[in-house]
Amino acid sequence: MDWTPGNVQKWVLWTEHLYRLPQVGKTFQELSGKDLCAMMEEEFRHRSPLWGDVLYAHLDIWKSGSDEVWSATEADSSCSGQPIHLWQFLKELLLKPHKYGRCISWLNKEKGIFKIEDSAHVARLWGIRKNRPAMNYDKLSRSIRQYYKKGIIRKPDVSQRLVYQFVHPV
DNA sequence: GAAAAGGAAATTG
DNA sequence: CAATTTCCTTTTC
Repeated sequence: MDWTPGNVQKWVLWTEHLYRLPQVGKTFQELSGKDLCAMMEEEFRHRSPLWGDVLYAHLDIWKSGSDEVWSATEADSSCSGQPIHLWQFLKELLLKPHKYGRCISWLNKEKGIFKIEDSAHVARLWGIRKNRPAMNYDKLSRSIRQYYKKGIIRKPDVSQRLVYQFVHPV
């Protein structure tokens, strides 16, 4: 809440560099910390259709460190809970098609079959949630594969690229 | 050329 | 200690 437009710009550029988000900094100039906190995710998306949600998710992590600001934040699940599991995170994204339908969506919700439309984007979001800037699809997919033996996620009967299936759909 | 599949070792809460 | 994360090699798409 105390950030000057200069602070905000510095934070945005730092995040842009950390997560390799091209061209994000330019679209978030002239904003104070208050402005930034007042912005909902839609506004982030409006300013940067490609990476607005990523930036918002990252800001959300920072907000969670400040109670005063948190109380004014949209009820997003990104800060609660101790160790979020990957399969829970994927279900979270699938729960909000309006926000994440571009990068992950159900092919058959009843059977729990979903497709990762934008692997790089989903990996970035996961990396932000887990504070792992170096996360990528190679590593995220390895983590999904660990679920095979655990019976949490599997490959559908007719294996397709970027398509997985929850073993126990709800 | 990206994605799938795992083994193996390191990391983290 | 479990759940990844990281790294890597071999196949498959």
